[in-house]
Amino acid sequence: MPIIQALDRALKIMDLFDEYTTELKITEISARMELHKSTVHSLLKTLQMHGYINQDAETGKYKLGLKLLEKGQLMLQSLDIRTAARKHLVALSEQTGQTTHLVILDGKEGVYLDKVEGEKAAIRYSRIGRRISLHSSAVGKVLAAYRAKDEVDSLLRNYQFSKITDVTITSKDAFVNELNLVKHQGYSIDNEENEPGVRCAAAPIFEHNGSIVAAISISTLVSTVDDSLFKAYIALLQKEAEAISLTLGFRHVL
Amino acid sequence: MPIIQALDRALKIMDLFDEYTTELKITEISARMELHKSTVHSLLKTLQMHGYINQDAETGKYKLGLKLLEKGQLMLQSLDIRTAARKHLVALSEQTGQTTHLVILDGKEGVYLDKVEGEKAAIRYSRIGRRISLHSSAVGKVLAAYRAKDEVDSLLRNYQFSKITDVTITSKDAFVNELNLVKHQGYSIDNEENEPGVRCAAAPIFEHNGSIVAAISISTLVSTVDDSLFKAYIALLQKEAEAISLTLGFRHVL
DNA sequence: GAACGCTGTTTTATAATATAAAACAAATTA
DNA sequence: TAATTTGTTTTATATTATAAAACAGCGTTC
Repeated sequence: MPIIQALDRALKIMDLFDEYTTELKITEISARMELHKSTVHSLLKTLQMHGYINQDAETGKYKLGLKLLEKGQLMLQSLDIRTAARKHLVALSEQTGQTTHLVILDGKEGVYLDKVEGEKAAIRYSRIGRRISLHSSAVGKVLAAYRAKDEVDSLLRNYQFSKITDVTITSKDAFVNELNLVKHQGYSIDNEENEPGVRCAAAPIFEHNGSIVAAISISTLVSTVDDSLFKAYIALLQKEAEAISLTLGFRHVL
Repeated sequence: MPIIQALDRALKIMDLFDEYTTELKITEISARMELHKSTVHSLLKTLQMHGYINQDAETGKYKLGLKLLEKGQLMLQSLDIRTAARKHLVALSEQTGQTTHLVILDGKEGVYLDKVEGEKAAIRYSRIGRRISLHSSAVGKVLAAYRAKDEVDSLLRNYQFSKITDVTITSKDAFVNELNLVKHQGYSIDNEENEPGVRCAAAPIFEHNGSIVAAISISTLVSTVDDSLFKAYIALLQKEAEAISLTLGFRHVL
């Protein structure tokens, strides 16, 4: 695959910014990229011209620009699944007071496409655009479980089962067993496996051809939602997931 | 300002996608960019490698990628004003049932940073990341009105007063008069000037040093909100705007 | 207040890359 | 079935990106 070096470098510069690093100066970027500061300057000025990067007038430091917001939202709106799922996430959140999410698979991770915050459960981890590991989350388990066998094998090749909380699944065998359970019962759960104090359930969304396209979840605080209430929420979740699948043209109800 | 041509071209390719054009094939991009298809191929593959562009496995067409969503949300979360304003927009929307927005100035346009949809007023135009003209919108008028004199002059130099609805302001003099009125009364209104059937009011948000940093607005449907209710909403709007300014360290209440 | 250090920006020679022409394989269309 | 179009790959070379050097400005230290 051909790589355009200058473009590759510019995109890597943009990767230097994260939630803890919101601004950088040229010399810092130059050091991290191991590029001459005049090279970095040229790349930054081109990104700035297009609005992907901004330079603070007072400090001279660079930050991510509004064009990313524009393009990101444009990208989001082009996703039918997000439009189709939105009102169901809102309904489920209002019915239960909990926080609901829509997630898709990208590579070997999930990505949050939507989040509706419930007044009863402020969930900190999830955020639109953020990535979520497959093995530690309900949405991740669902997204993996319903993949074709060869796709699951490919996902698990060299997969890193990092320990996130004390109860995170950390072995491949345990994860495969969990996926079989998910497939059997039609939904998944992560019980504080990704975030202490948070229990989530997720259900699959299928498209017209029967393949999984996304997962929706409901997230609750362990301290406020007991087992029987949680089970009732799962039923509601599955109902909304099915409704979304039907609007996408899915016709097989298992 | 030095421009890196390959980067410039790649970013222009990304600009080819909009709300009506969500996917393109290489030959289409090649034609629009007037570049050889093997040049376009190299640029696309580099963008794809970083996740900014995706190629549909079935059709071979290219689309905007999830990296834009990730970076866009990262950018949004780095904005203090968005964090500071959020709960006030939610409160105002819940109190009134209407749709509320947060907008900042970028160049000669506003950009929506937040939107809270009210159950009583589904507003179609606004969307996070979208741009809004200054002369036709309440938020735009406020963002312009509170700028320093020289900044207003610069904004208006070569400004295009396009007619958007039958009642849009289309002359510079009328707009300047409007900005003076806004400054005088402390809020602005667009009465179907940007979107037929929609009336909005906006109020300024100031930061600690007294300069304007953003505007918040409340949008209503003309058919459901009469004049006296609208006036009551303006008072609530100004109250929330002032509260946000105070949290940002602003100390002068006019 | 002067000197020093660091920063961001500009200029330009040239090493290195991006570009497009040609070719190829695959898919689509007539 | 043949022709056309598409996406991908290879590679010669025209063109650009790169970094060294220099400059201006700002902040810090003495």
